[in-house]
Amino acid sequence: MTQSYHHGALRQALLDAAETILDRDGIEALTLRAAAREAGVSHGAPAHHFRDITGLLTELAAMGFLRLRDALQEASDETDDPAGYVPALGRAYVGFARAHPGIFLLMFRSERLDWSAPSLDLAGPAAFAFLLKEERGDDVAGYAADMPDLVRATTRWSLVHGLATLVVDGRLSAMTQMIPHADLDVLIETVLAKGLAP
Amino acid sequence: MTQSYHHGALRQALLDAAETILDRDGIEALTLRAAAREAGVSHGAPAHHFRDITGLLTELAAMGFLRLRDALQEASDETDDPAGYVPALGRAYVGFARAHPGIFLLMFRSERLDWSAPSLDLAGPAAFAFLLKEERGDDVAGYAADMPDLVRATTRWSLVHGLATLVVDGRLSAMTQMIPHADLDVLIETVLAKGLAP
DNA sequence: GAGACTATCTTGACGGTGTCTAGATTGATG
DNA sequence: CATCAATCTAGACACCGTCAAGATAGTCTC
Repeated sequence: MTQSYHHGALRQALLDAAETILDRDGIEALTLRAAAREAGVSHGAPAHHFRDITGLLTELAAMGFLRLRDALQEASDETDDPAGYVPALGRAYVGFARAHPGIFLLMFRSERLDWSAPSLDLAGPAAFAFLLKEERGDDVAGYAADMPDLVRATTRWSLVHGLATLVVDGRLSAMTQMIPHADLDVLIETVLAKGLAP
Repeated sequence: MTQSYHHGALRQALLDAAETILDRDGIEALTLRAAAREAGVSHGAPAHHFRDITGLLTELAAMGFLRLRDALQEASDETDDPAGYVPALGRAYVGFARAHPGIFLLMFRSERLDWSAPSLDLAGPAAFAFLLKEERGDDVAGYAADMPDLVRATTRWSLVHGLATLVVDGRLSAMTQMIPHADLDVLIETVLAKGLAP
């Protein structure tokens, strides 16, 4: 807390402030001025660290993709059974979305992101690379995927991403409420276990 | 074209104007004032037909869900082979999203919609009901689904919705561009055919 | 048909937003 | 120590959603 005219680490402070707002007040409340207020600086300060609101959201989304990659990596490391590898990744994916709905929604709000920005262009594919290979331990970097691989990966990704999106948007709980004795957690787990079985 | 003070059918005109903006300029440009401008009325006029911007977007989304239901119904009617029924629905779902990306994205922008509004509360489930039963011809209204049904429906819905979302957001084409000879249309078709096989 | 009523639409205002500019402050460089 | 560039503030602008007050016109009653 330097109280000085120059903040010193405003860029990271703005990202932290933005995430705080995202978690606390939702994606609607996440504005450039709100982030500046949260960080205790004037409304014009962010311009020196992010070109515009898209720049801030893009960096935040890139951060999210790195965390998603870490979550998938962790799930990958903790899985012993090769047959349970893909379902474990799915659980981690959906779990990430449910634990951080704000940043997950932001990560796929493409009209407010700049996918040509280097940080996002690197962080995005890094997270998805996990879905390409079935057996864990294979290094995905430099792996030359063919069409069947791409089909398998896309199928998995679609299932997992669709499930996560529907849950976070509240569409799935709206569905389970129409059916007695339907539990959301059980439904998610069953869909992942059966839908991602080898 | 009455040119009079009273429009006469402003409510529908505003919905049409909103859809025009959505298709032409994207979801970012769709504002209440822009819709009023497009319809040729003052910025305060919409308030008498929609409570607020959420009201307009909710009605527009409800319209989208009705059209999605019609598209699924049409695909259902045109399918002769029972085995190809579910993939046909999937093709219709993804096709709808690709043909009308703006309204599709809006339909699942839950933070700007009011799902407690009667129109949306009716139109939403009406579209999804198609995914509940496998054999076509069954009346889905009043059908008492059990847990295995819900699991099957959710699995299909997740796969199809995830695929549509990833395509519309541009994530999938970013992936195919990294792999030589990968065609987006072929990929989508293959994922649908293999992933939704009975 | 005339008057009253009500729904519809316009206009202006308010606080909020993103972005631009000019100016103040400060750390770093030579 | 002087200069300079980077950082931050403050003010302005156009746009946004929403509210209140007033103008207009269709409708209903007598």
